[in-house]
Amino acid sequence: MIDVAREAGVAFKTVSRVVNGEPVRRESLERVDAAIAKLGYRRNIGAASLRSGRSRTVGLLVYEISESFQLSLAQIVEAALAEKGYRLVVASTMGLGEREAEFFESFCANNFDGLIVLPSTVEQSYMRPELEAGVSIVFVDRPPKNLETDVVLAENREGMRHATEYLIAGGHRRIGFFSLKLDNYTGVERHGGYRDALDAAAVSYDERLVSEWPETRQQALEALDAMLALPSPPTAFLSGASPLAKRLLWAFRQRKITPPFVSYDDFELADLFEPPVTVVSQDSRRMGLAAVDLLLQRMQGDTTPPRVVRIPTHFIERGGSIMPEA
Amino acid sequence: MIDVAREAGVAFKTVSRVVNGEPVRRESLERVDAAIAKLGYRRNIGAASLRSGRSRTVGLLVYEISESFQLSLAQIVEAALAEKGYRLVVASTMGLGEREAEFFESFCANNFDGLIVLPSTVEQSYMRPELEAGVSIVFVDRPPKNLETDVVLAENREGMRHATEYLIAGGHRRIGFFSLKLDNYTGVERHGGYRDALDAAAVSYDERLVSEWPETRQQALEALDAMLALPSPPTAFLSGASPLAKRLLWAFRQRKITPPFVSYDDFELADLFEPPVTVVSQDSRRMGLAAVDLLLQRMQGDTTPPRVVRIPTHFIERGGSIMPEA
DNA sequence: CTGTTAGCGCTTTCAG
DNA sequence: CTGAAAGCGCTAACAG
Repeated sequence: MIDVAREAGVAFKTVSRVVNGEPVRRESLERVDAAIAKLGYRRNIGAASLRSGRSRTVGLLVYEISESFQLSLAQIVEAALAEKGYRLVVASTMGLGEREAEFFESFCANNFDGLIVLPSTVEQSYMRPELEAGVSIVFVDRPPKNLETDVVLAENREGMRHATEYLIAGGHRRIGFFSLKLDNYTGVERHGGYRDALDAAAVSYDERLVSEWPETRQQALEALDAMLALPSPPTAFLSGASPLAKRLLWAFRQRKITPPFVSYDDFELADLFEPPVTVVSQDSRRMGLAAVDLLLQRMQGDTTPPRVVRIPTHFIERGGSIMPEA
Repeated sequence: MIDVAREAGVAFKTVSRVVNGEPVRRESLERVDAAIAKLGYRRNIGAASLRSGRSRTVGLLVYEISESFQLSLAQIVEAALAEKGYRLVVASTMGLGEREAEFFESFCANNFDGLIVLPSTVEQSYMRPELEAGVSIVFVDRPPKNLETDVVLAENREGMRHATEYLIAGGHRRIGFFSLKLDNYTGVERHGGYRDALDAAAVSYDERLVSEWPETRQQALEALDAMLALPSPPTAFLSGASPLAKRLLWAFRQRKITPPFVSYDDFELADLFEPPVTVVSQDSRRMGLAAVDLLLQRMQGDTTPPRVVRIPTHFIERGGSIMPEA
């Protein structure tokens, strides 16, 4: 920067002003721009943020970037922040809860201005010191545990209830439910929606029809077999999340069946299966924009109490019979 | 750091040594550790890198993180670097070539120690100043244009030739090829492999059987229809990359056909189609490890001439008839 | 609008 | 093994 200043014949502070788009005399600006171009100068963001305390960078912490919803959210958040002049750095814990804290540390050590978190199922009280020290944090998808922050949620319960009602309307009374783990918000809510719909239709809840998070294709198949071996087996199936849907589609295929099936979460190629997969889709656009909106407000010093924003889901009916197979 | 030093009763330089794992007296170490824990001190990485010039951070620039190969590569690279004490920051241009330079700027401004690039199809001479200034850069998937760096490549040509030979062995003489754009390395190589196999089997090359990068499902369908309307239509199909495979599978479905089909690039759920999709799979593990290996050598000051590493592909036969339908 | 001075938090260098 | 001093590249605060 000193070199540029010398080249342009101005003080190095003037160079700083030019680089930051602050007002300078027209002539200085041109001279500085020319010097920058000539010397191939590039501003060191690290040094700038060291001094100013701000980095114009936001972190996004997701637990599985390969899930269609989370990837889409990341893209939307990135675009929305770019528009406001912020960079986004994305980190994915790949389902390993213990990495969440690790990334959080790393984000803090890089003094990011804000953080958007899609939490895995661990608790987040370790974030409290930073939160109280003024770091802006917004949660998405699931609320924090042992922490108070803004949070953007999908209408998990409504969405799952709607999916269940759809199958019930098709005449099903025995509906197998492949659930997320019930130790976290989304798992509990979606399971709750399933149960709500059963209750409303006076269909009795049978826990033998619920499989909690089979972790592999093989486990999903075993759970499916167990349900099919019941005296009164399910005639339709629900999945609580896209990874489950993929395992279950594999299991259906092993058994050469194509029962009526609806999944929470859309996923790529869901429409290309035979029959295509009807889904409850989360609105990643609205959720992402809401999260950015809340975050920017906090970063601008808003200290009102934490808010909860709920975004409705969309039911995407892709055809395929919903009638029992006979 | 000064606070910690005061708390521990040592010079603040000693704290720095502890934080960096440099040798200190046992007693000092314990006192400093205790003070760090008590004060909740966290080292500011930005400041450290400002002074030292190193950031222990590597950037990974991909063009489409949602592609199975690139995501897998990112995970492998991250793990391999983590083992050596480096962080990885991933940026995806989402297929927008112009964003490549933008991210590169951003990486430089954050003085990263190294960079792994999966280039989109633009040219990279803009990286030359940094490369010559000693920034370590390794290319993966495609070689740089107008630049000399280490590069890790898959055996694109061999892989595509093998896939083509497989269909020829099934008796096919008319094979529709959905190709990447021919303005880039992978596009040209894979097309070359297709052509090599045809030539070796004395099958004439017909450019009406080649569709260059239909960008949407609809365009893929139009290209498919055009081929099917030929006097001598194709009896089998090849895709040069997974996005093409997905569009083409949709098009097959529209026309209610399931012709013999092989795609370059594996993708999630490829095995769940009916029939399952046979693929040429790139070895993301070996390619990722090779890239990290080359990069670390460069970062340690290796200035030998740039190297090219080629990694074989795997042919994953998933069944489904390869015989002509009639 | 421009320049000067101080200092962000850390590592480097070099002297003890 | 430890400490003091200098300074990485930049912006804040203020004076001109």
